[in-house]
Amino acid sequence: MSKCEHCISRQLNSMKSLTKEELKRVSDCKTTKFYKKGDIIFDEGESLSGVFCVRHGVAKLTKLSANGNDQTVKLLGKGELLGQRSIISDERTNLSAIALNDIELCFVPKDQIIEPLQKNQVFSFDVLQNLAKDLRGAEGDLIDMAQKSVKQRVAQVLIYVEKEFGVDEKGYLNLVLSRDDYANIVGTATESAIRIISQFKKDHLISTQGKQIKIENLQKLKLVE
Amino acid sequence: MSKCEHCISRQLNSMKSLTKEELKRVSDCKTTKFYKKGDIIFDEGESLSGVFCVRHGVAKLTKLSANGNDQTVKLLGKGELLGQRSIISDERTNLSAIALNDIELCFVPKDQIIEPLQKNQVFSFDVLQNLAKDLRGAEGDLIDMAQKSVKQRVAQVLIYVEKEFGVDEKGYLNLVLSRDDYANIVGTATESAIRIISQFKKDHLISTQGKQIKIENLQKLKLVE
DNA sequence: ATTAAAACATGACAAATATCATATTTTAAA
DNA sequence: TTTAAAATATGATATTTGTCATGTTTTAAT
Repeated sequence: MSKCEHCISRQLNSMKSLTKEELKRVSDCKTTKFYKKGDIIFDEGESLSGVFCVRHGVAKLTKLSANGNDQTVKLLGKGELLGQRSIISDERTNLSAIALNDIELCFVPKDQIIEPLQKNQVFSFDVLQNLAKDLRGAEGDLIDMAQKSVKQRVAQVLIYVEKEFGVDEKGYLNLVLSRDDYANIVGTATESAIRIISQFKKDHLISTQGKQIKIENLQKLKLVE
Repeated sequence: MSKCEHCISRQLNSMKSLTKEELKRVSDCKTTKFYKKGDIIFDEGESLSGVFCVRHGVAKLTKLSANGNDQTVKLLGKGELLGQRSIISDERTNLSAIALNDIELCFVPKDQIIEPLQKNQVFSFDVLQNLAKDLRGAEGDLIDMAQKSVKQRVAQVLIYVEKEFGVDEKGYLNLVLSRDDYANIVGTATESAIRIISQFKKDHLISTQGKQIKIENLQKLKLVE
């Protein structure tokens, strides 16, 4: 079985600040889990017994709103942690985690995180900085949601997906999302997302090949109103 | 001069987890600052040299969006900390803090926070839990912004203000905000906020006396669509 | 290869919200 | 107290976004 060091050496998350012994313990007791596209990793209201670390693939954190819509809060790629916050605040998770494509996760039991958190200053400060960064991001998203048009938000997500998850050799976004996924991220109706993406195609800001999307004009996409 | 213990004894924030010596040091070096309604406590892009703790009054954290609108991210009352995140992540603040009424703040220099953060496990874990809570709150606000109508958000803010800052002997909200303030919080146009609040009056969900607002029917206000 | 289901597309219309204009009221300063 | 400025109110209208209906295309299973 592969060791945590492989992930950690890439400096992917705060676990890099664990001591060698702590890391070995994590590595020894972690389990690897596989999920298929669309699978639920955990569901709102569940009590998590540990933290998941994305080894391969992409997951989303979502919440079902009162009117039955799914709102996606965050996309998580390689090296990012799922369930961190629930473990820290010792509460049930208020979000669901769903696989956006076939995904491989490492599961690390709660104790292996909590103990270093209470004993290893470097680690806990690092986690603190991570949470601070997440908080800044969430506030930024809130402001965008309040101040930008749906069209601007769709453009922004396309740009984000290109930057965060990259493109293949032909320039298509590596992360393939449905129009419905996009709608849930920007907080709009599926039809609106479809219409906007169609318009982007007509305006040659993007091109598509089936479900694949390629950004053709990043500059103009950034200037969408 | 008053001591920190007075604030801390009310268990208002993570500073309660400082050791006696740490707390004494904070208490000794802190300074008290006064701001008048509308004053800028700090501005976007500033580099903060410490953390502010609200002793009396209410402040808001806001960001100026590209289209020139102010978006209010959070209201902060007694015992809450301003600038915490910028100090932790050692970045310039991306938000402005503005006094919503006459306000008294304690200013604690950076070092007095950073040092305990790196040495006192109990304190740093407590701050961690606070940030986790803030993050959950920010995600909740994001979802509300995406999924609820402007009317629902206005109703929600009124309820929040009553709960968080209380009412006077006649039942009027202690925190007096302008319609424009409400608009900035819910992310809408001032006229829309005015219209919605007027409608709430007509529907007897609230009543007003000048700028003062009293919630008359909390149940119905919660059920606004 | 065939076919059913899912995803995508698009028109027509409705609803929510923004914008602009113009009064009226309230607040705070002189 | 008077008065100018700010805040609130409201109508008319434009724009954005959502909803419903109905096709078409794509995907994936048989």
